[in-house]
Amino acid sequence: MPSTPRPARTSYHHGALREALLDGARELLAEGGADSFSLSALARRLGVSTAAPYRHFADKDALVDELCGEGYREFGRALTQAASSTTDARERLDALGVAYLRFAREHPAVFGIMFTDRGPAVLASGVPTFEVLVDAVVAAQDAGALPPGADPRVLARTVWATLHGLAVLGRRGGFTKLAIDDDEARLVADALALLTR
Amino acid sequence: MPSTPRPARTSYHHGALREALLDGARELLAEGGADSFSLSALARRLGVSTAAPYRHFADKDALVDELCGEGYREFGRALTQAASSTTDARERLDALGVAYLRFAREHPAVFGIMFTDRGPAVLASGVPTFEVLVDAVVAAQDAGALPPGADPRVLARTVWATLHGLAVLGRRGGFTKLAIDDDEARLVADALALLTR
DNA sequence: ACCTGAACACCGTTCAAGT
DNA sequence: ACCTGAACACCGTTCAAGT
Repeated sequence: MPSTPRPARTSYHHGALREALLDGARELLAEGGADSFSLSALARRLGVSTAAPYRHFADKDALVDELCGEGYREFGRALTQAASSTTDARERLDALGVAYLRFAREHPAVFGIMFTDRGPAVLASGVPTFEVLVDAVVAAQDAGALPPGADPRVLARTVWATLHGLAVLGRRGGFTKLAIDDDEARLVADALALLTR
Repeated sequence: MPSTPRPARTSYHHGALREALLDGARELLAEGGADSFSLSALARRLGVSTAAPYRHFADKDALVDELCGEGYREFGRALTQAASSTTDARERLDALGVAYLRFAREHPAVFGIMFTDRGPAVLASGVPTFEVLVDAVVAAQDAGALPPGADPRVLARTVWATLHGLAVLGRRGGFTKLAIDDDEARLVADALALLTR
């Protein structure tokens, strides 16, 4: 569901091919996963030639990188919103954790692409997202829920790693096989209970 | 470097194509990563026709699944060996963590494949690996390093998620951009210091 | 039983040519 | 400036045919 309605293809020129490519790519990604996504299938769906995308993106990786950037921005918004949902510093960590796992569940293909080996440009996009966690850790330290003497970036790294591990391992039923497949809220609560005090 | 020397191709039949395919696949994977690995390139390298692999594997996924299974077995051996390296239950957790991150660093392509969406058969192969962690958690509980009342499987899940997150995020310099890129021992020590007491 | 040769549908990418 | 048509090298996979 594109945010802006695509104008119907009236003539030789598409008119808004760049946006249509990104919209269509998101749809294909959501439908068939990262593997089944091809530039050819995308062009076919949009009714343009297979060479047309190359007027708007240098190659397939450039389009995927753009999708990753969008993903990071939306991920950051979801985390920021979760962080502002409560004034309690300890509860805020839980809210961030649940938002982290929910994003991974609701956008599995984009999440998978965001965290598989992509260029350094994509990695840099992830830093602002991380800062939300650092801020929450500092607040939790002030509230006495995390060791006050420790480097907040080191603490945030550990919290981030834990949440990310839960998201990745839980994504495709990694915990189901172990008969310890709880819902997201409990997954996060159990993990953060061990990390905080 | 295959464990058994490949006999030279003397005639029409290869003789040990199945093993040669697995050895060559490991090599290609280590050289160019998971993306650049193709069955055609593998057949070319071994000097057989592009159809030859299909006498030994149903399709490309079957070969990759086999590689994942081998990866899990070697991963399990590395963790088991690390666990037996010390009698101190608390130190054992650190040893497991370092072994976890080292495996991810030394076998990046196989590690990546093991934990990306593969079939349920591959997922089941990961369970024995997890049991090593559960045993170490129980010992740590007895030693007072982890809450004695908690379900060891839930604790192990959290420890697993944390180590996995560190491995995944740290793999391609995920922490470098945050200026908190420490060595593996410190990464693990900082994280487990927060999890244990 | 194991492998080849040739073919099919599908990729990503390029480039001259069209509008 | 933006898109097409046709081409290239490369995939995964199949199948009749060879040894």
